[in-house]
Amino acid sequence: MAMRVKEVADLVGISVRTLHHYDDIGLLHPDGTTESGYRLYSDGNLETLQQILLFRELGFSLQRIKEIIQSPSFDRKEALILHRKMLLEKRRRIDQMLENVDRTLKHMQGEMKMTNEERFRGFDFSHNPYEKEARDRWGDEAVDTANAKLAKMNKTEQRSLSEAMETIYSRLADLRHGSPASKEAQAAIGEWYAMLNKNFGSYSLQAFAGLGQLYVSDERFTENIDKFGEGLAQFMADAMTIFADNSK
Amino acid sequence: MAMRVKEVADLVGISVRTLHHYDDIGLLHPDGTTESGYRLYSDGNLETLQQILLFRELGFSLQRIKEIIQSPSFDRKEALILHRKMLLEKRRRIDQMLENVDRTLKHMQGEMKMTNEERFRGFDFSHNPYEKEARDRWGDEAVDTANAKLAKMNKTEQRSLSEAMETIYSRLADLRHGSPASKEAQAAIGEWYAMLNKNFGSYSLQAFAGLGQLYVSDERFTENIDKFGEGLAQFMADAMTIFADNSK
DNA sequence: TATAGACTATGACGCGACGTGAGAGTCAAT
DNA sequence: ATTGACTCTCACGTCGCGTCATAGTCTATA
Repeated sequence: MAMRVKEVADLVGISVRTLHHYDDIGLLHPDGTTESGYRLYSDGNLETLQQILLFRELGFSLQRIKEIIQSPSFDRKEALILHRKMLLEKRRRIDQMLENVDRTLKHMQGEMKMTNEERFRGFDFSHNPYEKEARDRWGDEAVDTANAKLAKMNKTEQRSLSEAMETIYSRLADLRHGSPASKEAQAAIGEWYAMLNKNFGSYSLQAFAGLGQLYVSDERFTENIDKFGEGLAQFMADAMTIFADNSK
Repeated sequence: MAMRVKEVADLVGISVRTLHHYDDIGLLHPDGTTESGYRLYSDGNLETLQQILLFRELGFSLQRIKEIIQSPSFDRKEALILHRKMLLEKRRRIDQMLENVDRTLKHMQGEMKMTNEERFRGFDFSHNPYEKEARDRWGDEAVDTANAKLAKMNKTEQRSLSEAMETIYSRLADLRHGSPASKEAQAAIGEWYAMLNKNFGSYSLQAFAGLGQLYVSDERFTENIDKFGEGLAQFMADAMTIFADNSK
């Protein structure tokens, strides 16, 4: 009848420590103890435990569960509906992060493609030398998502995008020995910002500035971008930060 | 040029405490300090901070961010793709919880409808006296979701479901003075389990047992179920626990 | 020039749900 | 009597800060 910790733990698939913890916080006190201090769980304790685990599976906090199981007048249905809202909100936040991640990945893909050695014979966005490697390592889904927008463009759009990017790169490369705060540099960065937003998804100014730092902090990007001119990556990063600060 | 904590904090929209924390954990040490110990952040520090906030927005841990920004050879793109997987996994877990919550809500709705005083003139599942109140309090979406499956049933299906539920309730009510472990009781509970799975979504045995406890721990359910016979809720809860334990 | 007010510093607890030892006692079987 | 499986009670670590508490610094005004 009365079970000890390990029996209970094995029966319901939790750890002994968890039972100790539930005892500590007053969520589930065993009905009895042996003279030597061993916890003894009754059938009633087991039933309460089942309730606890049900709500735990649903994502409730132990505090909430405690309130719920200790009061028969507590409206479980209302609690569930409120809890549901919380879960939806959590999911929304994760979706937000996923969107931002995807945006940044797309941006990186575009960047890599743009600055490859193929650039002097026109960019072919439907072929990416990094892609096979990427597919092998991370599976198709991630790569597909990252490529989705680029892949949907036709040849004409691709060429016009690559030309636009190249134009801005070249302009910035020419300006890179001046100040990143100059009117010309800031204008070019403004176009850069507009171009990214149009083609890769919209960035907050904060994120835009962070992106600039990414150019200089990752040697792969630095290397690629600097093909347009030594020190261009650093120059762009500085200009992007200034742009972000001035635009608000 | 060199900014103090509050200036930086206000500029990028974080708290002073956060800057202290980043200093503490070695994520962002300011380049300088005044003689009295005030932190002084350089432009370079600001740029690093922008990077940090970019990755923080994407949901990276501060530890990961630290690794990332401290090594130019760290592959940010790879990190992003791995991170993306983590986010997807997190979302999957939340979706799982949402499904369980919805299932349980549907079950509660059905329970409430079943055991209302209308039961002697046939159940009308398209009308629920609790529903208006529910809509007022929690908005339409939650209620709609909870009702979705029931609402889609036609009159014939509804009547057959209500009859099935009533039959099982009555059988269990007749058995309630015997043992919840008896063959007859367990058979009836088995049908109950099958019926729930068919009409409200599938439950794990664990969850099924937890559900039984819900009948007795929430006085609304106890009251409603006991309309079929005093003590029926408790009897069902016991029988469901036994059923779950024996079925694995 | 004294004081108020805005800012800065360090230190330390708290949160949530346990995991992971450490050190020590209990119990049944060999 | 020993072994091995089990039990107990501390107590620290996790993660990203929020929130005091206490104390020092700097500037502008009465």
